[in-house]
This record gives sequence, C-alpha cells and structure tokens, in this order.
Amino acid sequence: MGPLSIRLPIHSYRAELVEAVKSSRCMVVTGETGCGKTTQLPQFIREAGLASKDSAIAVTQPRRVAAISVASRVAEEAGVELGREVGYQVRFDDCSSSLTTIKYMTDGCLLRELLDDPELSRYGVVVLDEAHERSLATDILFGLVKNLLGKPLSETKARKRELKVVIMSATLNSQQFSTFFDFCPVFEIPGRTFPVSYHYCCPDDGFDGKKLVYMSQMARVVMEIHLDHPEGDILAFLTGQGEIETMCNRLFKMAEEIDYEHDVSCQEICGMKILPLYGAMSTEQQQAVFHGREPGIRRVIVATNIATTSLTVDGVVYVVDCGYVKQLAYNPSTGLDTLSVVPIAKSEAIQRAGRAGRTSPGKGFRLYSAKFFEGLERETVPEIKRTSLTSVVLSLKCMGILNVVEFQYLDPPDEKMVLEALRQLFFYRAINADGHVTDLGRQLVQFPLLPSLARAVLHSRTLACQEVVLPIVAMLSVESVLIRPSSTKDAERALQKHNYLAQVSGGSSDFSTLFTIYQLATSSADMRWWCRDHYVHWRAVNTARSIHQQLQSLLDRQPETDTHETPTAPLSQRIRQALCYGLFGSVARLSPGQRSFRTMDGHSTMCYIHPSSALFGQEEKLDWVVFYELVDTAKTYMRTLCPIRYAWVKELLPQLHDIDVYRLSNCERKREVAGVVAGEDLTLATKKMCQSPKETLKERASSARERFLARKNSRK
DNA sequence: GAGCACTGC
Repeated sequence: MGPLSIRLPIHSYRAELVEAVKSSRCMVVTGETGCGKTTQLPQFIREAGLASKDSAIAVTQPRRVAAISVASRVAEEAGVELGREVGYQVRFDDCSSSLTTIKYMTDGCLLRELLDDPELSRYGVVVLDEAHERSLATDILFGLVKNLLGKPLSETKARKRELKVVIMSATLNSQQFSTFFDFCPVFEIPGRTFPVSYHYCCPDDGFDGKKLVYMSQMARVVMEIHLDHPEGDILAFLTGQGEIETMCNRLFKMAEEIDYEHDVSCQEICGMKILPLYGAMSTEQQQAVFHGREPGIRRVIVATNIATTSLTVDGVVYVVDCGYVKQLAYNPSTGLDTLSVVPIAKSEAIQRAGRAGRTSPGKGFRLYSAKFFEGLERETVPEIKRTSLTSVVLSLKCMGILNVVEFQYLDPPDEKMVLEALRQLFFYRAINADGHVTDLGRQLVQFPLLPSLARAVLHSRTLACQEVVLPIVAMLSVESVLIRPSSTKDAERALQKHNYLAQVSGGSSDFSTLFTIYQLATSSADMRWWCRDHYVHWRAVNTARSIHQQLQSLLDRQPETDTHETPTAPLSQRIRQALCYGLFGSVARLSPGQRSFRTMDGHSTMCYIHPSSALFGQEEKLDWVVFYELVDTAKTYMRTLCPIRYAWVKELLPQLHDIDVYRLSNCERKREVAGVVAGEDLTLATKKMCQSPKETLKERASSARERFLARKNSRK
C-alpha cells in the first residue's frame, strides 16, 4: 500500500465484497462517510478484473466537487495520471479518455449519457453512490438501471457483458433499495464516526419547535455551550441567509456584553469567532470558515443545510439544530413553486447531529423536545415528489420508456405530477396527442434547459437574435445573479447600481437587464472587479458564460428546420418574440383599471409585478407581458418580465387549451409497461438477505481536555 | 414595495 492508503474499515471486507459483486448482478453497500466505500470499492472491482476500458465502472455522485475530488484521490492512490485509467466527467469538464476504467461522474451526466446510449454499453458496472440523498437524477437512474438489469443480454444491442449495479448509501434506508432490486444482498461497512449524545433543549410540555422561538433559544444555547463546555467548535443550523445574519449579530452582541474590552481590530470576541455559512456567499467568503481555525479560539459556525451536504467543517464537537429547513415544493395544479420553512425529517436531524462526531465524540443540542423529534417524518420527501417533472418525463420518453405513468420509480411521484408534465410537454409540442415524442421534442431534449427555454433558444436562431437570447437564457439558468446585502447602507448602494444597470438596458425589460449585465461583465477587463463593483455574483456570471458556450454549440448542431426569412422587425422586438415562443405558457394580461394581472395559462392566477422588476410601478403603461417565473410570497409575483404584443402569442395561446389530459393519460396506460423485470435474470441476483455488521462501531475514549480559556479572558 | 434552502445537466 502506498503512503496515501490509510487502513480503512472497508479493507477488511474486500474479499467478500468482490465475491458479492461477482456472484450477483446487483447489491447494496451501506456505510457512513469515512468508511472508504466511495474511493475503495471501485478499485477492488477493477483489481478483481471485473472492469476494462471498454466495460468501465461508472460511479455517480450528486455533486460536481465530490466527483472531481474523489477521482483525484483515487488516481493518486492508484498511482495513475488523472484522466487516464481513473477519470471524471462533470458538466463543462470531461477529464476522462478511452483508457478510463473508473469514471466518477455526476448523476446528471450519466442520465444525459443514457439519451445517446440507453443500454449504457460502455459500462460493465454502474455504482450509484450517495443514494440516500435521493436526488432527482439518482432516482431516475434507479428505475433505468432496473430496466437494464431485467433485460437479458441476448436482447441488448451493444452490451458486451451483463450489467452489474451497486447502490451505495448511508445506513438508514438500505432496505428500501434492496427491496426495489428484488431483495438483493446488502453489505454494511462499519464507519469511522464517533458517538454523538443528544440533548433536547425543551421539555415535552414546553416549547415544541415553534419557529419564532428557536432564534432566541439558539443564541442562549450557543452561549451556554461556549461558556460551560470544553474546547470544540460549534455548528448551528438555521434555515436561511436572513436568520443566519440575525443570529451572528445577536451572538456578537451577547459576547460583547461579556467581553466589552475586546480588541475591535480582530475578528474574535469572548474567545469566539462567529462565522456565517450559506450558499449565496461568495467562495472567498465561505473560505473564512475553513481558514478560521486557531488554537484556543472557538469557532461558531452558523450555517444552512450546506454544511450537511456540500461542505464539511472539521473540528465540530457541538451541533445546535433548530429543527427546520427551507424546502421548495411544486404544486402541479397551479404550476407554482413555493419555498417554505418546514420541520426537518428524523434522518436529517440525525445527519445534522452527526456533523459533531467526525473527529471526536460529539454533542447534539436540539432546540425542540424529544416528543417533537418523535413526531417528525422518518425521511425527507424525495425530490422526485416535489419538483416539476417536465424535463425528466421528456428524457424518459426519448430513452424509449413508453409508459411514464407506470415507470418503476423507487418512490412513485403523485400521478398529478406526471400528468401535468405530459400536459406541458404537449402544449410545447414536444409530444403529440398520443404521447409520442415529436421531432421538436427530440431537439428540445438535447438542451440542459426547461423545454420552454429550449424552445426560445431554437426560435432565436430563426429570428436571428441568438446572440442576445442565448446569454439571456444562460443568465436565467443560473441562480441569483444580483447580490442583495443585508446592511442598510450596502443595500442602498446595491440598489442604485442595479437600477443603473436596468436603465442602461432601456428600463423596460428585465430580460434585457440580464443581457446588459452579461455583456458588461464578460467584456470588462476585470470581470471580478466589475461584478463586485456592481453587486453582481461573479460565480453566477461565470457559470452563465459556460452555459452560453454550451448552448451555442448545441444549437449549432441542430438541423435548421425553420424556413429562413430575413427578419424585418427591430432586434428588441425579435428578442421578445423568441422568448414568447418558449414562454407563452407564462403570459399575463393587466386587469383593466387595476395593478394586478391574470395569467393566460388557464389558471387565470392573479399576480403582480415583483418590486425588484424594472417594470414595477409602470403598470399603467402595460397590457400584455411575458414572465419567467411566478413566486408565491407575500403576494403572487411575476419575476423577470417584459411587455409583449398580443399578436406575438395569439397563435400560440390556443396550444395551452386544445389538450385532452384524459386522452393523454389513457394513451399512457394502454402502452405496455416498460421495464417489467424478466424473472430469469433477476433470480440470478440472489435473494439471500443481508449480512449484519461484524463489528460494532469503535468507541474511542477521548482524553479529558482543559476547560475552555475564554471565560478567563472575558473576566480579565 | 420585496426578501432566494441546496444541488445538477
């Protein structure tokens, strides 16, 4: 073993694991983070001769950084150059070659690959890692690989040998995975985590996780831990940016009362360093958390869920959990997405507390009662049950899944969701009235975009305005572009800059504002500086630039189906017409004599212009508008919009209504159920049940440590 | 006159 290979728990099971992969077509491997399954198992499989360069191992990850960093580590351990035998593939970055036998990739990338190669003929083994996270892509992959497992080799076209599937997850829901794959074997690998003890900070008859109270509770609990507990960092979970900033200020004030002589020039106060951590912060700002470790100073990290999944903070001994999370849910009958604060699931509460036991035994403080915890759902509702399925359903259809209603979902989404997706695909003409994919649908699926935006992209070429529409669509695809600072002084300055950008672009379309930002940022000599100066997220514009390039090359590959006429209308009109061609499902008209609008999608939803829009307050000048999204907050608001003429959508609007959903759903049902498991094949995959773990978790005693010094400091 | 958890193609 090389210097990098530390002895991991998984090494004791090597022979058994290899034997299991050899003898069964599918298995589940569970183990907590740190047991080595992600890095070691693919190497075991390769060294056992179960993979080759034309029959490689694909290992999926829900996140890009994970795919890249794990691949680098494995390449180093194996002593090979990254991108040759061991590689990775994520969007915008393919570091793999024809030599690659172990390929780490995002689940989304593998899903995309299935569009061109529905048999996954390049791979001998598919490993779906982090399955417990239940990302939309992993869930769809579950159904698709199950289909493939059920297909005898003789019926496949390009496969050289039978596919093998390994599902890897945290320990919790392994049984569901095993059941789904016909009771395939389950292997449990012991982890390397330390025990965490739980403390419920509220009695059963008292406060029970009431939202407004947890803020003051948290401040108190954090200060108590700091003053009365031994060394070790504190990680506190809240739901969002606003709460986190409020909490950081509150903690700072409380600390100031104790340590009123603190050195204002340094970041620490009362022996603490208070650090916020959430996704909207820039990467540099986030780094403060990781560079903030100093002996004798306690870090207090106040974070969103970002600290349970994408970022790992080392040195945490205490976790404080508010018991809530912000979650997006899609309502298929209104087409509205709502972001709301909901109680977490038990599994998530355990996950949060688990962040305390990574390097030593830890403590989990819950700002709710044991009764509240018992009342929580076991698992978080998987994404597939909470999001619009329009893109996914189109992908499935293009992969030859005939019946998407009865597709073998690990957790079937509500039928309403599937039917709504079919309805939308029909009015975008991606499928026909029988539910079969159209030529347009096959073009739309090529784009990593909502079908509506993909239509706009295609039409922009016909109207000769792709130079503007592609950047706009790229900007719509990235999350928040504008920085909204919380301090009043900065917020005002940011607003001025943003208003200026809207004015520069003409002040009459939020889409144009996005284009202006893209244009000015990407053409400036120093994009980082420009973005900072204009309160724009550099990361967002940078991603938009990559997306723009990708969309351009995808568009160039599409056959030109439209008849070209030399466009006569002015550019600004053609841009809006192209957008309408995609977004005609979100057109609204001003109600006479009011400030409110009504949507034209059949729901006739009453909505208003969002105050952040350039068109806010100009309602009297407007009639018809097209918008990108509806947000349901204080009121129902249209965000990102521009004025249009009725004539541009007149021909398209009827498409929203000449639809027979019953017919569509019946067509779906009449079709043969795709992916019935061929009995013979899966009986080979043994039905023997799981093995129990051989070892219990190793408990390690921690040496007693000195009490934290902060108290003394604050007394002096 | 608002207030965007987190991913991904």
